[in-house]
Amino acid sequence: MTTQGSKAAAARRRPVRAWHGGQARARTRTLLLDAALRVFARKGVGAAAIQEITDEAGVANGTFYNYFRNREELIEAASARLAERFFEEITASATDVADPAERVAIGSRRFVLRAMSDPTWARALMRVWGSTPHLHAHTATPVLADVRAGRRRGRFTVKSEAAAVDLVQGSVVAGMRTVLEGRAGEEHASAVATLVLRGLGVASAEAEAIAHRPLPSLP
Amino acid sequence: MTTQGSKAAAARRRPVRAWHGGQARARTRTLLLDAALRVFARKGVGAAAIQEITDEAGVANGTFYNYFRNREELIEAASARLAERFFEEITASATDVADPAERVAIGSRRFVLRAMSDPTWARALMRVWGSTPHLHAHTATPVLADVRAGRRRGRFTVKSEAAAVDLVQGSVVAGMRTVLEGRAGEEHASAVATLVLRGLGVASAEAEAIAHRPLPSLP
Amino acid sequence: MTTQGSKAAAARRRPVRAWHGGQARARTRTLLLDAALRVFARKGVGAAAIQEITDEAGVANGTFYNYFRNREELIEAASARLAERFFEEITASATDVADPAERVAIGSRRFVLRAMSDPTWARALMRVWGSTPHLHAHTATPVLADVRAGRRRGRFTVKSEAAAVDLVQGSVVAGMRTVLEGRAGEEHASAVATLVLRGLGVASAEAEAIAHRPLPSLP
Amino acid sequence: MTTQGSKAAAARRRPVRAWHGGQARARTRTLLLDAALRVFARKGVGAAAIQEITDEAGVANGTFYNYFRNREELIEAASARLAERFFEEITASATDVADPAERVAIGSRRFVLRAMSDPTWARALMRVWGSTPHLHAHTATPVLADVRAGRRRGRFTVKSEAAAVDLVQGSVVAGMRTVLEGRAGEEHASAVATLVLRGLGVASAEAEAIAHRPLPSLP
DNA sequence: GATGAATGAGGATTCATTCAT
DNA sequence: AATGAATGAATCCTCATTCAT
Repeated sequence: MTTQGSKAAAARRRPVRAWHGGQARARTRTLLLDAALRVFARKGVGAAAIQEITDEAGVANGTFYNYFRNREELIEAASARLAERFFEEITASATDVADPAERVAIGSRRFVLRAMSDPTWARALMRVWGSTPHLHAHTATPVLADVRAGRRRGRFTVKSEAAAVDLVQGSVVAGMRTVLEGRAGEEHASAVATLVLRGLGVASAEAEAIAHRPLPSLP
Repeated sequence: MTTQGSKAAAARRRPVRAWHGGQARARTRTLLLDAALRVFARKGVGAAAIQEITDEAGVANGTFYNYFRNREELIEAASARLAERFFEEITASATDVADPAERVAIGSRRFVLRAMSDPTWARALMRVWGSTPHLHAHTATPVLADVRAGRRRGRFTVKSEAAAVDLVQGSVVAGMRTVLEGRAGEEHASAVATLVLRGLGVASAEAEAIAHRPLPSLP
Repeated sequence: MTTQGSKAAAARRRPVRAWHGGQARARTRTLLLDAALRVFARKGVGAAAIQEITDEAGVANGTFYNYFRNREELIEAASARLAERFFEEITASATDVADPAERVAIGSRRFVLRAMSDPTWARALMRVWGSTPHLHAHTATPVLADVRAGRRRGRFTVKSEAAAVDLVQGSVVAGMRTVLEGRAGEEHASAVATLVLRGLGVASAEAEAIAHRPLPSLP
Repeated sequence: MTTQGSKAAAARRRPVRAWHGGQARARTRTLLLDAALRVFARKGVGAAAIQEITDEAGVANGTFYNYFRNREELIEAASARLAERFFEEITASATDVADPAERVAIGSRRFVLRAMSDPTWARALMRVWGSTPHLHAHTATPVLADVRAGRRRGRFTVKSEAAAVDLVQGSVVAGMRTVLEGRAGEEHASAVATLVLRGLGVASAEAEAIAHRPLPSLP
């Protein structure tokens, strides 16, 4: 309770006034979910013990079962939370940007950059990704939307949508992995985005230009 | 799953002639490693129980500890075995092919196709990949060699080798995943290879041609 | 063996009122330590199985690990508990007795006699003694104090304190062993005490007189 | 095989000529028994694994069962071997010495001194002692003989033979323990012997003189 | 006889889950 | 709601013993 805590948890650690009216309940649940993601990041989903998660959250082990029926339900919920954040991430990344090529570049770069600034989140993402199929639908949806828009507008020339999604997602995840393993240079995010755009059919020079444009500030 | 199952394997264990010269030892070790990969594929690395592995291999649980000090040592060895196979796979894929673009296309397609013909192997690869960093060095090496050759010969125009490797590996793994989840069409392997080649700087028409050329027969 | 047995103990576990303030915790810990000493007495320290100890204590096997990290930690704690009791024993034996010779005689006799009335305790003492060096410091301290006092007052004439402690402790333990093996007569405790006093330098007649004096009642 | 080996084993490690005619058999048996005693000294009797013993002896684990039906039979045999050595020790210690007081002093001193020169043997002795009752009869016999002779000749004045044996054996074992734990000074053997003789009824001055007399050379 | 691979029962340890307070 | 002691099934691992070579 004193040492670690996600940013969200830390922000909320104010005078503990009247938590009632369901706020306390929501708060503890959040505490547990965030703790779970941190432990997943460290140990992997399979090896994360409930005890370790409650310790990380600063509550007693028994408290866990006031919020989740069992281990499985937690994993479900944590994956959902991660996907939700993922979604927000993408959406927030490129509101007000119309060009699908630019949207894809911004999203790709943000993800790779985020692996630098928040490796815990990135590691959790990769681990959950590797062990739950649930996630795929969530993560693929926004990418697919951009791919379709890009084809309609003639920005992208791809025959298979599935292959396009694989190209984007796969390259981005591999880029995150490179970052997490400390093998990435400063420019890695832009370098990956450039290649992805070219793969989708954008000409080299333009791809590079788009991938190096300043990122719009988050809302 | 494809080669042998626990009961079946036990039945097939014919009286082995040459017990000496360490052949029996090597044989049981192989039995265990192959069984481990099958179980990893089914359950994930973290959730694989030793008991299940020994059942799958058709030996007693205690036998395991004649070959590996503990769980961890097995994972190490199994990853190494997988990487070794991976390497052979790639190497065998494109002997006698000089053009790096063609080499990359052949390798990419073979991996995606292999996920169709041997889903167990593919699943093991993805699971081990997700949980052990060791593997990276092995899998990246042959890709990196082709990327470098391609730049030297002017086939590829990439600024960052790391990004190029991420593009190739990431897209291929994502392609395998799509196959494993049953979302891939017949042409998926070629479609992914096409996009990858374009990303590396090969012109669209040529990329597509190369990615659809008949695969050379394996040696 | 004398106090409680597994089934009986379980039956007697009445609803405990004050669960809080760590009392329950302390109680279970004591239950486990006492059970451990009984099992050590029966089987020896090395051959005592955790399962048997928890059965004896009337708790589930898993409960053990809420109190001790592992087998080793238990042995440490059990030795400490035994030493503690040992110490109390000696101290209680001879409060209000000023003469060091008499104090040594009383202590020696009480130990040998206790091996008759509580063979479980004696057997545990001997077994733990034989396998943990820790114990020595605890058991030697009170003896050493009496030896020093005896020298100061001119009751004992010994050149080496270490040898004096060996004489007292060794003879007493051997005496207990003789009792446990059923080879001791009624007078064994006094007979051993007599020889010990003579070894320390007390004249034969006086040694025998002191060793046969009625024991003071315990406080 | 190359590194360790008892003195006996080392001495015999000559050109391995014709071992036949039962000599090879006896030799391997000896190898195993000596190895067992070394392992007992290190780990205690209960925790000694057959595998470790055969490793120590430099033979394959299966070989063990050509010489002993099972673990228990080994312990029996090893105890017997230890007792046999113990006996030889005592006997050799004081052949040609007629005075029982002197015989007891010589035996006591030799044992304590031997704990200095051969701690492995001493540790094995203490550990086997602590866990097998068999040993007692063997070790007590020679002591008892001296005690009886001493009483007949008026050298010792003790009422209980059992107590006298406890005094001698207990003090000597405690003395060995003190040596093994590094708490003994140079003179410890003689200091213990002095107190033991006094306990048996020998006058102080004479006890001290006898306990400091030069030890006869071993035959 | 010697070897060492294989066996499987038994003991140690972990951990999700329950429940009285 | 929160707590944390207790539970016991599941898993890891050890080791005495057997047996084909």
